[in-house]
Amino acid sequence: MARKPGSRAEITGPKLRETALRLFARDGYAAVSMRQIAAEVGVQAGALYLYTADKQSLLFDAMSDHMEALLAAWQAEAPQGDAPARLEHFARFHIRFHAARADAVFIAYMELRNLTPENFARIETLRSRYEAELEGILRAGQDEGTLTVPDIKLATMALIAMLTGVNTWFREGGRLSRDRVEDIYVDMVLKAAGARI
Amino acid sequence: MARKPGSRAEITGPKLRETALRLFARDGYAAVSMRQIAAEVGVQAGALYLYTADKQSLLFDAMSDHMEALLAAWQAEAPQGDAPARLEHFARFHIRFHAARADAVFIAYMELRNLTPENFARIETLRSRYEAELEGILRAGQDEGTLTVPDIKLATMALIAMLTGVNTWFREGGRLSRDRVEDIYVDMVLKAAGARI
DNA sequence: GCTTGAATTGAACGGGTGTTCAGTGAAAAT
DNA sequence: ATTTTCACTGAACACCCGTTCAATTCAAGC
Repeated sequence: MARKPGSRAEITGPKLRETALRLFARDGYAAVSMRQIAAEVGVQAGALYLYTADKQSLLFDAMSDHMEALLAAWQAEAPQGDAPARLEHFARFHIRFHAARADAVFIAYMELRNLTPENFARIETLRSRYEAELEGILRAGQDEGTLTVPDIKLATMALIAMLTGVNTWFREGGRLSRDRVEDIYVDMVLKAAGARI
Repeated sequence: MARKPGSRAEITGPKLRETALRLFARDGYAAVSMRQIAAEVGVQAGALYLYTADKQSLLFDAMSDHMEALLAAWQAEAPQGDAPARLEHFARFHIRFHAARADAVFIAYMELRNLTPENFARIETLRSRYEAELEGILRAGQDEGTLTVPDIKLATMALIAMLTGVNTWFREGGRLSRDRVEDIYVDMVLKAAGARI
């Protein structure tokens, strides 16, 4: 019966992924060495290769896991109602999900260029699948006559940029609660998309 | 009579700054070596140190020059009129200026963490001075009653994120001209800020 | 044509990089 | 109690890093 990896030092596996995520977010992929990660995990560098193929995989897995979790979480919400209601739901979901995973979000936006071309393409596919969800809402609103955007593609990019920007400054315990931030952004998002408020 | 630096190979000075900017934008500060920069300039690595104190200065100067140019260009426009008119002006200026300097913008947003703490603080000062310009317009609009934003600080961050996001996808010669992109974003920005359109 | 002086080279410095792998030692299985 | 298993170490590999500086080279001034 095979012992599970890590039964000796009880350190690796998920801990490696968490540590890599944290260090990549704090110092950047290129600036973090395998030896640094190993030291934080409490192990020598060579031991990491029992749990990851290479450094690139640590980055790709972090980004891939994040994007898959994002898509799965949104699918699970599957909001009903007219386009403005679904747009509000999307905005709240986006802010909530991203605020809870600041490190992964930061990596997903900052470390794209450190992916190999194949890995980059895979992440981009996931990202555009998520953007298509917002695009679908805007298109539905346009068709229903409940939303008015000057250009669906550009409005998609504009609203995603606006919502993702929250992560650059939002910190729990600041001037505004996350709920209040959501309210404020929902207001601006709906107005920008030409909803009747 | 001192010869000007570079009279031998006629290569360095501004060419070094341009090359560093281009490579930093393409591959990231940490991934670009002084030897690579030197090779692109057509010189050995040691020679770069006649034109820059160190690698960090190349990054800081690029970001600092960009931010100073941004502020100076905006001061030079000094738009008149009511807040919605000035907001439209700001949106067009921001898109135009940033589209013309994609590399510098990319670096200014991606390489902040590779600055030393002192250099980071200096860049942040410049950045917040620029944000204060937009904030002033929104505040004026609120006072005039020509704009309605739920929170001036958050609206500032939201609109800047939205406008800066243009740089992630806009390419000259794409589906929409830069003028058309400006029009579309102005529409969304004014709506988001509660202008009567 | 010679001297001067600085722009540039190229080697060296001390250190870091991702990754591999023979060897070790302790826990699990018998 | 012994054997087996395998997580882990630590040294090595080949290479790259930013930076310095004595030596070289070449254009300008005389």
